[in-house]
Amino acid sequence: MPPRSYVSPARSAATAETRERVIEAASRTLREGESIARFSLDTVAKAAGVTRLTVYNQFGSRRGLLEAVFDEIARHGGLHQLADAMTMADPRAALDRMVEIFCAFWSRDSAVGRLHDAMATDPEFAEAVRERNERRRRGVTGLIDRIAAKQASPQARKDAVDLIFALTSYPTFASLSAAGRSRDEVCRVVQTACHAALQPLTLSNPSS
Amino acid sequence: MPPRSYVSPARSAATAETRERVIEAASRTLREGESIARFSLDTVAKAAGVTRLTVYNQFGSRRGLLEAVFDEIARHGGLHQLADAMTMADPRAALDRMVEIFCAFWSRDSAVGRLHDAMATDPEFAEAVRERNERRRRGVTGLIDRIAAKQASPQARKDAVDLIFALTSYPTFASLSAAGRSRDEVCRVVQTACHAALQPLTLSNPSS
DNA sequence: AGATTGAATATACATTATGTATATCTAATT
DNA sequence: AATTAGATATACATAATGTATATTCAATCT
Repeated sequence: MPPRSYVSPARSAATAETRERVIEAASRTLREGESIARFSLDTVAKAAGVTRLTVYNQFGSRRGLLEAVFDEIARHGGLHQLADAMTMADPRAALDRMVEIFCAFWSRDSAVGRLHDAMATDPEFAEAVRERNERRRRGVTGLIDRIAAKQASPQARKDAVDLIFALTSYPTFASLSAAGRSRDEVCRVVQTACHAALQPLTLSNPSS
Repeated sequence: MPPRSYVSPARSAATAETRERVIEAASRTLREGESIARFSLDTVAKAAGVTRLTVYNQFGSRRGLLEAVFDEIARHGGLHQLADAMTMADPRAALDRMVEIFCAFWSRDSAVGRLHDAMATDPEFAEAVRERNERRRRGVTGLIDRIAAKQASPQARKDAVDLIFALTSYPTFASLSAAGRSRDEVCRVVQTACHAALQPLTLSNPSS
């Protein structure tokens, strides 16, 4: 006799609520903790009012939980505004807006810093985060293609893309923030640096 | 009766040799390992042909060993050339040279990447590395002071210093390298970006 | 109403690390 | 010959991830 399986609205809702509570507890723990080293599933489970095994049930592993937290932060981090930014008529203005959006994203929730720390100890999680960052790279590439003069070399374009990609990364944001800047001040510095990175693409004489 | 203590040349030499062997084994393990997570004192001790307790005897802790490895790499990483670079007549040429020296340093031994990963899980080790990086910041600050026009605002100077500090950091080097560049190509990109960062310091009209 | 299902729990265990404590061994030195 | 310091042997405490098994309990199906 085949087992009769069913879907339960009330059950699913309860499960989803548990998931949310655990993710919330995890990001809070990341935010308030001193270091990713102290981030344990035990702590998270207790903070969420569930058992450690429930965390495993829901997320499979520590890595699974971290990925879920990252995605949750991304969902509420304002990255959806990128779509609008990319369709702006002026690609330079779009780039400025993109920098704004990412500075806001990196600064919104300090848990993202801890998640970047987690990349150091978990190569597969690092890969997952890098994949999510590829969207940013594609965005930059698209803008550079619109900004670059026709005679700009592929190498010059690649240089600009990679440099701007690095300038808009979390580590750069963190480094500039650590030097005692507000989010808006960091944003301004990064924007200026990105403008400078565009220079070689528009000069009519690209002789080095 | 007070214990009669003594220094032993042969003993000291043997100890120093042990220390060196452990540090060598540790940096090799860092270089060859996939992740800092797999870096354990057990592994290092076995690779060095000593006991784990000997490592504790010599370095006190995992952190102590990591710091010793970092210092060893720094000692042989060519950073001593910085002294000459800083005394160059042309501060812009000095900055170019500085970028060269650091690109060489970051790329010389892949263990430095793993040591930067270790910063994520050990706040005190991170602090120790940051202190060692402060030398780079001071170098940049000195050069900027020589390059900046008199009318350049303190804010513009600080912007340039912090940006160049970020551009010459390991994370930036790693990001540009990951995009498929040789050490020299990364060096060229960083140098160009640093030149651009100097622009606002020399324009006679620094109106924002 | 009674059987069944699935999420959450309880309990236990294996494994891997760091770090501490104590006693012993051994070669260098007095 | 006694002593000293570095290295070792052995044991233990603690914390963390991950797996396994059985159980509780409310929601759902027949």
